[in-house]
Amino acid sequence: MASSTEENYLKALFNLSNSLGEVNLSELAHGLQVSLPTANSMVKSLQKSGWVNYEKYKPLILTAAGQKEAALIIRKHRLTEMFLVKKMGFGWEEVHEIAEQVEHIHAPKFFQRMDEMLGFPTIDPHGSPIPDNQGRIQEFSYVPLSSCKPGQTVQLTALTNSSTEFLEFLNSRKLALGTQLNVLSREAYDLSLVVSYENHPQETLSEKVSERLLVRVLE
Amino acid sequence: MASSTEENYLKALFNLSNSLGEVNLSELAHGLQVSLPTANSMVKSLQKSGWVNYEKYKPLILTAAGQKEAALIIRKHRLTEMFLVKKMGFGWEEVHEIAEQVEHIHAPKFFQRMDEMLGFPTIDPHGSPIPDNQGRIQEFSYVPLSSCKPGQTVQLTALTNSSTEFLEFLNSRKLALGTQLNVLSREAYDLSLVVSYENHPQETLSEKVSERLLVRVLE
DNA sequence: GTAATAAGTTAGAGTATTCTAACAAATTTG
DNA sequence: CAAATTTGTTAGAATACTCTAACTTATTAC
Ligand SMILES: [Mn+2]
Ligand SMILES: [Mn+2]
Ligand SMILES: [Mn+2]
Ligand SMILES: [Mn+2]
Repeated sequence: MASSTEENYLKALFNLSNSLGEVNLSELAHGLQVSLPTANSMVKSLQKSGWVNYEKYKPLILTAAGQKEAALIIRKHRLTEMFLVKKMGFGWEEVHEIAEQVEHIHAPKFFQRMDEMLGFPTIDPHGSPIPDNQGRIQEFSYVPLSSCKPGQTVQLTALTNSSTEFLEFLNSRKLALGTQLNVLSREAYDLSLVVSYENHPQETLSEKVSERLLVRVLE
Repeated sequence: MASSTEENYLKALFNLSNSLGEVNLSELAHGLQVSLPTANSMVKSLQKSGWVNYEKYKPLILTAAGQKEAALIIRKHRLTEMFLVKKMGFGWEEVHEIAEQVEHIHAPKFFQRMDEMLGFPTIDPHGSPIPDNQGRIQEFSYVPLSSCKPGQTVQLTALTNSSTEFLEFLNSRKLALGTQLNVLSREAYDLSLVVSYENHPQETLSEKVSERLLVRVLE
């Protein structure tokens, strides 16, 4: 059984993997806030356990078992976040840190009950998909708001960053998942976008913000 | 901040302490299922952190800080058990193992919300008191059913053992907290008790069982 | 295509937690 | 109270996870 530390490595490998399923050691080390030698030795040990394919100087690749394991931890994380928001009244900006701990609990029934009580949700409070109990993940094809053109109407569906600070920023602008936005114009100089929605006839969003907002284009 | 391991030691010291607040090293080692040298070295390290008073060959005594710390972990454990039973539909025989893990989560708001949602309960699903958020514990003066006399009517209020096996035994006999029992007779040979309650006009409870049932004497 | 830079590896060490083997102190027994 | 037993301690070692320093390989820049 994977330790909490190993589980965090698997999750990081999974989340940092590019479209080819590859990650560099330095990205992994940076993502987990550990030194390069620490990540290096840990990866060797994950290889021994069969979670990772590792060859000197080559990019890291999760094995099929490693991918499934990682997805199941992410499942626990996202179910927990959803439970905290929907059943315990937490704000979406408060739940990540708690879920970061709860995800390591070994108690299948505990997460099964969350799943049932929530009605088997498919996305978490930040719009990310919840892997199913086999570790399969549904892929969505959302686009960043930053890629949208003036005149388009879109619906906010997910985020590529769920830091407390970013979520508090969104709270302050009353931007929630589901909000419909009209793209009014783009400032050529800094690529900021001017949008309108609900009771906000005109709001300017920096590129940094708009590229972290994933939307579905309505028209 | 105490590690999960240290927290488990503090809890064990707290729970195993006699009326003088003392525990032997061997009891501690046995309680935690570790070797004597392991417990010995751990106790020395707990002393360095100020949780335990330790002198060679003397019984172990938790410091005031150690007692409070232990009580606050027990608070998280018991609140969790109550939450699992009352809000998530678990049976009282299923919750201890889960709570054993959840108690180590560092997230004050998480347990505050449980507390609120439960209406600030004072006992857990097994009748044990839930320490308050200052680590203070309400003491009850219950007596073991084994000490009761034929003719007495009592109410089942708590247990001195909450193992899954024992709880499943109680489930099989429809014995729950709150059940009123009439003590009919005691068998002199093996000290078993014959009792009646609800739809059970006659049930024999071994001494092993009756000494683990804590009751309030009604008449 | 070198030279400079970035990325990755090895060596060696430290803390936390655990163990077994050997020994010492304290307690119980007859 | 001396012997037997129980309890507690020390020494030495193993595993998991982490670090810094030193070195090597790979990549990027002229
Ligand atoms: Mn999260
Ligand atoms: Mn985590
Ligand atoms: Mn319990
Ligand atoms: Mn525990």
